Amino acid sequence: MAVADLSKTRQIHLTLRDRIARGAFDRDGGLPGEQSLAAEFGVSRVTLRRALALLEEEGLIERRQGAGTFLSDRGKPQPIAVELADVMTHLVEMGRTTQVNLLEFDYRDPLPDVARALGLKPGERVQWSLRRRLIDGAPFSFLTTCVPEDIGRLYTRRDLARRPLLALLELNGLAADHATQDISAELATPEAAAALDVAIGAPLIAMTRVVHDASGRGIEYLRALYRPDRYTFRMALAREAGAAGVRWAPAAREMAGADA
Amino acid sequence: MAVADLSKTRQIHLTLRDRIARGAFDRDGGLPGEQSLAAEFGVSRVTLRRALALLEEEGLIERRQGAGTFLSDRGKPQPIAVELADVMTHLVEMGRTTQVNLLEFDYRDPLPDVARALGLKPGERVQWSLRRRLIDGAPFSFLTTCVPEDIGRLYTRRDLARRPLLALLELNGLAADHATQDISAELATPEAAAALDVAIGAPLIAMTRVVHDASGRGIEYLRALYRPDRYTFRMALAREAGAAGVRWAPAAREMAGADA
DNA sequence: TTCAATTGTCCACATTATAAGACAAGTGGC
DNA sequence: GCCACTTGTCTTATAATGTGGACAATTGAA
Repeated sequence: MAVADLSKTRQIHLTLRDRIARGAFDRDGGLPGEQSLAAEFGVSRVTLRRALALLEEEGLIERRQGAGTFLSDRGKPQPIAVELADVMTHLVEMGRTTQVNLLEFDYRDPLPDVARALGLKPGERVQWSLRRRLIDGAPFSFLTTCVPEDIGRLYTRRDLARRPLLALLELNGLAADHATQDISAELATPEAAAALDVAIGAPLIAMTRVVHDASGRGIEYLRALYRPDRYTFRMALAREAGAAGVRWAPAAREMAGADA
Repeated sequence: MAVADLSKTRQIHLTLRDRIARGAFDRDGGLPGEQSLAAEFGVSRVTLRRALALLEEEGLIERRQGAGTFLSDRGKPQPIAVELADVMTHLVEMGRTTQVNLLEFDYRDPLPDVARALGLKPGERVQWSLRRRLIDGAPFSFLTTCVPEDIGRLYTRRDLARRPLLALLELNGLAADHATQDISAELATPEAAAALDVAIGAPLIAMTRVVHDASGRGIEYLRALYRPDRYTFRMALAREAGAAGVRWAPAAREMAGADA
C-alpha cells in the first residue's frame, strides 16, 4: 500500500469511503462480506471490522447481523458551499448565525513572510489575533490575522471580538481595495484540531489572504483554516472570449469582511 | 492531545513543523534540546527523535551531534501558485512542461451526483476518464472526468491523452460557456497516494467543476485532486463598491482547458 | 425446519510503537 | 585539558495495533 502514515484500519476506512462515493457497490444489494473484503485488502477480519465500524459511525453504512452490510440511504449533511459571491448574505439567507471566539490578541514582531507580504518596514510590529468562528454553535474556521501596528491601534480587543476585522478598518476610514488569496490543504495540528473539534490529522482547507488599500499598502494578512465538512469555496465562472484565447472570467463576488 | 488518527511521532512532527512556520524558534540559535522538547510533549526521547528525523528529511532542520538542532536556512521549494488567471500561460512562462498519463478511458453509467450535475436523462451514459498530470516529471494532479456520451464520442482515447478535454470539445464546435467550481480538502486514499506519489493520508486539494455550454447543458464534470506542495489556487480580488455594500470582484481569469 | 451465509464476540499471539534509562561520541566555552 | 551539554545508539519493558482462529447469534432462502 505504498508509504503510509495511517494505520491499516484508517487506510481501509478511507478506501471504502472512496468506493462508496464512487458508487462501486450495488445501490441496493450492499457490500461484500467481511471475509472477502478482509481477503481483498490482505488484513484480518478484526481490522476490517474496525474500518467498517468507522463507516458506520459516519452513517455511511448499516450492518445487520445475519444479513450483511448495506449502504445507508440517509445522505451526509452537505457543507455550506460559500459562493465566493457574498459570504455574509449567504449565511444570513440560510437563517444561520455565526459567532466568534477571540482566542488571542496582542502586538508582536511579524514573521518575515508576513512582513514581506504586508510591505512592512524593518522593526515595524503587527497587531496579532487568533479567532475561531462558529456556525450554529459548531466551529468551522480558525483565523490568524496580522495588521500593521498603527492600523491595529485603531480598534480594541473588544471591537475585534464583535465585528469582522475589515468592517472595523472600514469604520476607521481604511478601505480595502484589492487582495490576493491562496487556497491550499493541510493536516490539522493538535492546536487546530482542538479549535475546530476534529481529529488530529484531519484534512483542512488552508487560505491565505493579503489585503491592500488603494495606495497599495498592506493592511491585513489573514491565514484561515476551514473544516471541509462545514465550509467549501464555490465560484461561478463565465466564459470570456479574449485576444489570447478563451478565458474564464469569474462571475463570483465576495463581500468584504465576511470572515475576517 | 484530543482524538487522534496519527501516531505521536506524526503529531509532534506536525506541531513542530507548524511552530517552525510560525517562527516560534530563534532564527539563529536553534531548537531546544531533545530532553526539554520530549518533556514538553510528554513523550519519550525516542519518539521525539523520530519526529525530528522527519523534519530533517524534509530539510527543515539540521542536527549536529554535540552542538544541537538548528533551523535549516535553505527554504523549501514553493508550490506553483496558479493564478486562477490563465494556467496555461503561467506554466509556459515558467518554462515548465506538463505531461499527461491517461490511466482509464471508457463509457459507463454516471453516479447520481454526476448525472444531476450534468442534467443527464435517466439511462444516459458518460465518457469516463482518469488522468494524471505531471510537471517536470513530477505528478501534481489526479483528474476524473465525466462527459455526456454523445459528446464523449467526438474524441478518442488517443485524443484525450494528448490534449486538454475542453480543447477537444472546442475543436468539435462545443464551446464552454460557464462553470461552477468547488474547492475543498481531502486525505489521500491509497489510490490517490500512489498516483500522486505522496504518503497515504497526506492532505490534498480537492476541486469539483461542472462546465456548461451556452444553452446551459452540462458538458463536463471534473473532479481533481492536487498536491498542495506543488499546486496552489491563487486569485486576485479587487474592491467594488455596490448597492448592497462593499464587494470583492475577482480580478482573476482562468484560461479554458488548462487542466481539463 | 434445515442450512449456509452473515455479523458479533472473544481469545492467544505476533508485530509495531512507545517508554525509560544508560552510555557513547561529539561540541564548544572555559 | 576540562566539563557541561548536546545528539547518537543501545537495551529492556510496556502499550497499542494487527493476526488468526474459534464459536455464538441472527438472518433468509430452500
